[in-house]
Amino acid sequence: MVRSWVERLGEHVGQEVELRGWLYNKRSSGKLLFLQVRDGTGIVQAVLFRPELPEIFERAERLGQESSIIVRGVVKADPRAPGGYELAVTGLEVIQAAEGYPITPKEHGVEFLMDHRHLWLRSRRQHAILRVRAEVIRATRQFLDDQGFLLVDAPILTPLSVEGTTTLFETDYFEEKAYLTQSGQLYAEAAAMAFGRVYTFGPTFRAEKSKTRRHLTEFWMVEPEAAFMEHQENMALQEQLVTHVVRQVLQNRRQELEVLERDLAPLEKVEPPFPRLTYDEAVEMLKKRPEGFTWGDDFGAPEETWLASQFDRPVFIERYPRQCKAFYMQPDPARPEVVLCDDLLAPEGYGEIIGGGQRIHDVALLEERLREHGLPVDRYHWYLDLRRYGTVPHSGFGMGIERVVAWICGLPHVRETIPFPRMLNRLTP
RNA sequence: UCCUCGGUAGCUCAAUGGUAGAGCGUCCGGCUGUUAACCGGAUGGUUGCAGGUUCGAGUCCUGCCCGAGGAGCCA
Repeated sequence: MVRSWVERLGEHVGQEVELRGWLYNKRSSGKLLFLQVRDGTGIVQAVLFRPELPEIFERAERLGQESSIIVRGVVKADPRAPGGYELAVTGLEVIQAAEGYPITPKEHGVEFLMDHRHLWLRSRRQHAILRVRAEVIRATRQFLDDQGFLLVDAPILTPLSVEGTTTLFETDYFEEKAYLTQSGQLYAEAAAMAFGRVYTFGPTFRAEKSKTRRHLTEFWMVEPEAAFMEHQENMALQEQLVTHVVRQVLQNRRQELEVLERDLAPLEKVEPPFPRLTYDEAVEMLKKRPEGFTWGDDFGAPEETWLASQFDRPVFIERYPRQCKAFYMQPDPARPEVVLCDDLLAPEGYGEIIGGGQRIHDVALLEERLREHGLPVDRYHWYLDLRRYGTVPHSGFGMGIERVVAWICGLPHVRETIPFPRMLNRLTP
C-alpha cells in the first residue's frame, strides 16, 4: 500500500493508494456514493458501489462533513471526476465521525465565517488565498536574499514610536511602558549601518480604529533598508521586487488564481517601468477634476484610487510635501519643502502597497525634525548615534503583505489574506 | 470617532401595523456517474436587548448592544 497525497495522485494511476484526510462533502446516487476527500493538498472524489462493498458503503453514507478518515483505493483517470482523477474505494477507516459541521456547502455571511475562521480555513477558497500568501512571502524573501539583503529581525516590543502620530498598542513591561512595534524601520536602519543591505520581516501593530477593507490591527510587513541607496535606486528596487513577486505567483500559483477567478490580464501587465509621478504632477491631474485639490494636502483613499486608475500598472507617487510625511524623511535638495519619499499604488483600486523614502542622515537636521514633531529626543539617542558614527545616505521601504496578497488575488478585503485576522472588534478566534 | 445600511429557524434570506415563511443544513425514504447533485416527507423561532405608541408591533418611536460598507489615518 502506497501512502499518497491528492496533489500527487497522477503519479499512481492504476495503483492502490492510501489517503489520510477529511470528508469535504458527499453525494449519493442510490447504489453509488461519491465522497469528496481533502487531505490539505487538494480534493479528490472517492467512489463506492454498494453491492461491491455493502459494509463500507453503509458506514460511509452516514459520515458527516469533516469526519477524519483514512481511505484506500485504486487511482483511476476519469474525465467525469473533478481534477481528472478519482479513487475506487477498497477500504475506509474512520478516525472520528464528525457531526453538525457548521460551515455547509452553501452561502454564509462574513460575520459567521469570521467567527468560524478556525474551520473556514479548511475551504477551497481559503486554501487558494493562503497558498498565494505563502508564495508572495517566499518570492519576496527569495528576491531580497538573491540581491544580497540580510534578514535581520526587529524587536516586537519597543519603547519607541516610529511615526509618532499613529496609535500604539501599549503593554506593561515589568512596570515600564512598552509598545507593540508599528514598524521595524528604525532597527532596520541600525542593521543597515552594520550589514549594508538588510530587511526585516514580521508582524506590525497599529491600534487605529480603522474600519476599512484595507486595514488590520496586526499585519505583516517586509522592510528592506540599504546603506548608500538613494531615492531613485530605492524606487527601482521596489519596482523589481513587486514585478518578481507577481511573476512568481503567476508562474507557481496559477491554479489558485483560477479558483479565485482572478482576471490574469492586469497582473500580466506588471512589468517595469512603473509610471513615476511627482506629488506636484499628481496634484495637477487632480485639479482637473471637478472636486479640485489643494497643494499641501495629503491624498485620501478616493484620490489614490482615482490616480491609480489612470494607469494599467502600479504607479509611484514621489516627493510629497514635508508636512504629509514622517519626521525622518530626507528633504529634496532642489526643493526643501518636499521630501524624497514614494508611495507605490497598486492598480484596480487597491491603493498603497508600499511606502518608502530616503532617511535623513544629518544628525542636526534629524534632531530638529524630532523636536518639530514633539518627539522625546532623548529616547532616540541610539537612532541619532547612527548619524554620529559613520552616517551615510540610506533608504528603505515597507511593503504590506496583506495588501499585496489582496491585490494579487483580487479580493475585496484584506481580512482573508491572513490566517487569523486581527481587526477592530475581532480578536477571536 | 463620524456618516450610511443592517440584526427574523443552525446558515442565507422573505414577510401593507393584523395567524412568522422559503431555500439550504439535519433526520427518514427514493435514485448506478454525482459535480454547491436531484426528488418526496419530517424537523426547526424569546424576530439583537430594554422601554414606549397601539385594540394589535418582526414592522412605528427612543435608548443601548452587535455587525457590514465608507471617511479620517496608514502598509
